[in-house]
Amino acid sequence: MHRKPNLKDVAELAGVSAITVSRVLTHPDKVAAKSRLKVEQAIAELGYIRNHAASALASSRSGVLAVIIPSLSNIVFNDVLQGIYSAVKPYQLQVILGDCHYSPLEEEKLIATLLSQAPEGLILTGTDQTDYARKLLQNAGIPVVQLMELTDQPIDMNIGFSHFDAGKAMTDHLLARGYRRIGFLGARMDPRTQQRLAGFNQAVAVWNEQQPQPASCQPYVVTTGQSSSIKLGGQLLQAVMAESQGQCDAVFCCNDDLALGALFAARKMNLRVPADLAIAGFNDLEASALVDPGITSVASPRFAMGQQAVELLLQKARGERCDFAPVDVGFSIMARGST
Amino acid sequence: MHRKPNLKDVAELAGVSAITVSRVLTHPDKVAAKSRLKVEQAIAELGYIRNHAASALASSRSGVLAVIIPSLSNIVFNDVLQGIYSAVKPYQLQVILGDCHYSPLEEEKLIATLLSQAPEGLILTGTDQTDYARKLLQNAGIPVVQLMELTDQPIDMNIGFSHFDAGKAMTDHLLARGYRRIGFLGARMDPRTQQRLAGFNQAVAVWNEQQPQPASCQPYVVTTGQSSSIKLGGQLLQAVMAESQGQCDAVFCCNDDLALGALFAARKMNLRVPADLAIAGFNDLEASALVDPGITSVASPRFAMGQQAVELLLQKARGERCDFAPVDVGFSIMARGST
DNA sequence: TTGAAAGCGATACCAT
DNA sequence: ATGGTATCGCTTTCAA
Repeated sequence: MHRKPNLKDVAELAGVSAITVSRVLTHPDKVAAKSRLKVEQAIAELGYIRNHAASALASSRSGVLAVIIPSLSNIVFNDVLQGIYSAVKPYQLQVILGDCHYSPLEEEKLIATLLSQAPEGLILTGTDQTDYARKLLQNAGIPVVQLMELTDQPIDMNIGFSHFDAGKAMTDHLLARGYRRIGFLGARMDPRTQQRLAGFNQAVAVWNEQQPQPASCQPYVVTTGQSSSIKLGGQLLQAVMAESQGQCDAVFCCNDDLALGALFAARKMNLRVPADLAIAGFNDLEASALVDPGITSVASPRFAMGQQAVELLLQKARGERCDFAPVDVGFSIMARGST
Repeated sequence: MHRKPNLKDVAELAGVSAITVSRVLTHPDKVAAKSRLKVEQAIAELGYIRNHAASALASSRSGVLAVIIPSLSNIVFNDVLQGIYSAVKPYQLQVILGDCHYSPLEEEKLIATLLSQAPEGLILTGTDQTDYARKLLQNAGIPVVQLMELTDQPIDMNIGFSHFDAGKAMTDHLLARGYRRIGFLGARMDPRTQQRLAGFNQAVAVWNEQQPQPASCQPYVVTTGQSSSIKLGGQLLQAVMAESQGQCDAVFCCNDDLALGALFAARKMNLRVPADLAIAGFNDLEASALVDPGITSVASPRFAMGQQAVELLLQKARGERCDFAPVDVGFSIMARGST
């Protein structure tokens, strides 16, 4: 049994120098067709695979893109990831992925770990990094994208939309539909969920300021730190019904999982949707459009956000541009039967 | 602006040699407390981060685990991934993830790419790798796990369950419940789905052989190469109803997405479930237990499979064991209201 | 178009 | 417990 072949082995077999083999691997067009052919044959014959560590060390280009998401189990980040992977495909880039479980501290550790791979760029979710993490990133001198939400003080680049505005818009939608005893069902309560809740509160406050007394809106907020699930949606619906003594006529769920759970539970409680209870969600999952009634939800271009993050990152890494204003990708209210 | 600090810089600042710094990073207990402290201070002061490429090159340990899944969008693989990530956590390992889009050829390319990182192990989904991919893996000399399904000729290690048996078991369940005009709804038709279909066909064949004429079962198979979705489940239900001229009294969907779609569509078609139509699925997603009626499905320990894959891989990499028989993790039929 | 030599930054091995 | 030195495999730089 022989050791793994290296560049030199290939070079010897092909009768050229090591550097020529290297060139065949990276700039095939800078090598004479004849040499290239010999090299390619030698590579195939030996089953040669280039040593990435050595290559990265010598070239100080790692070919790695680091990505940190808050949760592997939340489909939302899956969509973003797919966008990232699809955008990365044409380039010679490996994605290394970290899951920080919604914890800024875990995220900080992950950043330190991932930076040791000298990634060419880093994509983060959200904007609530620790101070130390921000410092690490600034020192790292690589392009960084904060994804999903917008901030006034981005570390570097920023792509997302306003969860506050989206929460407000959905609440306005419910108010416009005539609902006046609106529950907010929140789980996990990560920063984006909190923004949605803030938007909800703001919408209700503005409404109550502008409307005469009899039209005023009564909000019921039920939140939990537990991670979101369909089942939890049903439980939160029961909680809000208890808290409102059955008066609640609409619920704005901080995501579609909860909304689906609320819908299923409402059926079991013999509540007609939307006659007795309106249900709104967030994220516009496939199921939301297909249940009966369809669940009104907030859609955002998650796949595209992932793609764009990669594109911007690479543009910056190549030095093509450096003036990157925050990108607001917007959102839209998908009004359906549930409201 | 100065270049990134390296080991030597830290060593000089701490007044020790480079190798001592290296030891602090890898075997802190093999260094005198006094030196260690100085080194740790120097590291913090410089914001030093170890260069992974150099480390990997010198030690020929990459600290990388490669994983290939057929699809990022299928929650099923998400569960597996979570298992993998959770198991990897205590070790100093980075996961690099590839998505081969259910294509053995893409998988082959990915394997070649990922092998260049000299991963310490590789986790694959399924057992239908190309010949060349198998050769690559054999030459690579690293532990490999084929996950999700079982095979007689594993490349190396194998963890999964029999999709044939599961498909057969579910069909037997439907037969036992008295359904005799059973549709099979299949999408994507990847190898595991095909196994489930084979199990279905076998169950029906055995039944028809053993039962007297009047009790015989009429199967209706409707499949498509399209990727699975909830919406498609509804379309396939319509297709099987057309094909069976409305005679179909049960459908076995190759996964729960289709089953949910079939359920939603059945409602819109005014079919009562299970009185008019029974619906069975596969994978036991959360929603399946919570819709009304609950969808009968096949559960398997996906998270645990991911975990176990990592554990076995590491055991083998450390040379602790080498006699790894295929691991059958089994499955179970979750009988619910839909059947 | 090709090659020779000099690193890249860390670790293994062998001394001390 | 600590350090000197060779080395990992590739790419950069410069020269031919």
